[in-house]
Amino acid sequence: MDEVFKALADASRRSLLDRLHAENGQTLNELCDGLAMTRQAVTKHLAILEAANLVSTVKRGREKLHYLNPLPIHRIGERWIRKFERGKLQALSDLKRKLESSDE
Amino acid sequence: MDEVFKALADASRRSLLDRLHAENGQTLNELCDGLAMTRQAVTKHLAILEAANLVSTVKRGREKLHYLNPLPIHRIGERWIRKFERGKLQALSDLKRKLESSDE
DNA sequence: TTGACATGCAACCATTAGGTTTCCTATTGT
DNA sequence: ACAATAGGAAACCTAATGGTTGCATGTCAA
Repeated sequence: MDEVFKALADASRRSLLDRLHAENGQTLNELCDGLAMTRQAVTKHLAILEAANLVSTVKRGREKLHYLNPLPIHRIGERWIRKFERGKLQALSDLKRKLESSDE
Repeated sequence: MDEVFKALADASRRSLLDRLHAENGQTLNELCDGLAMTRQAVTKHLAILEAANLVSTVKRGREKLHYLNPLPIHRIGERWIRKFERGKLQALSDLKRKLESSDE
């Protein structure tokens, strides 16, 4: 779980997930396309995503295909984020009492 | 948005949010209780959570009360995580949500 | 008033993270 | 066969992160 949160903490990696969401099964070079960093940097990001089980890979000849695995994200949504949605109304009423001049 | 993801990336900070979720409005010292780090470290974590708008604070005398603000988490759920829920996963999630809301 | 208590601030330290460069290996098309 | 192509590995650099210690400030209670 911690690995997933850490993997999602970086904007470049979230962008890579976005690109895979738009088109699944891309090769490393395809994923590098248009990015302002070297292929090796992208490789590292993808390794982190793979370690967090957010991306799975398949080797096809000399190419490596990357597939999005949405399950860990889904789990975070179900088991962590909704937990805080449940307490939202109560928390807001608590806050409303205390906060009048705070920006949002 | 990036700040929120980064704030959530640390297990200590998620734990602090958990503690605030369990009991809202705790002071700094209360939040430090039982944690294996100095008060100053906790202060820094809380500052990061506050910068990400996940926590709001109110000073009461010499104490500082900390309140959970679940809105940014909710936004991540709505605008980022649901995007990756598709097909069968989406259907299951929808069903689960309906079942959960039926006995509120 | 004065001492104890709750918090703030700043300097410092070690480790990690994101990135680069350079070189290496394996596969493919002609 | 062999050059081009796709990807891997390792060393290295810098900046950010998570933590500490030491001291300062403000507030409460006796």
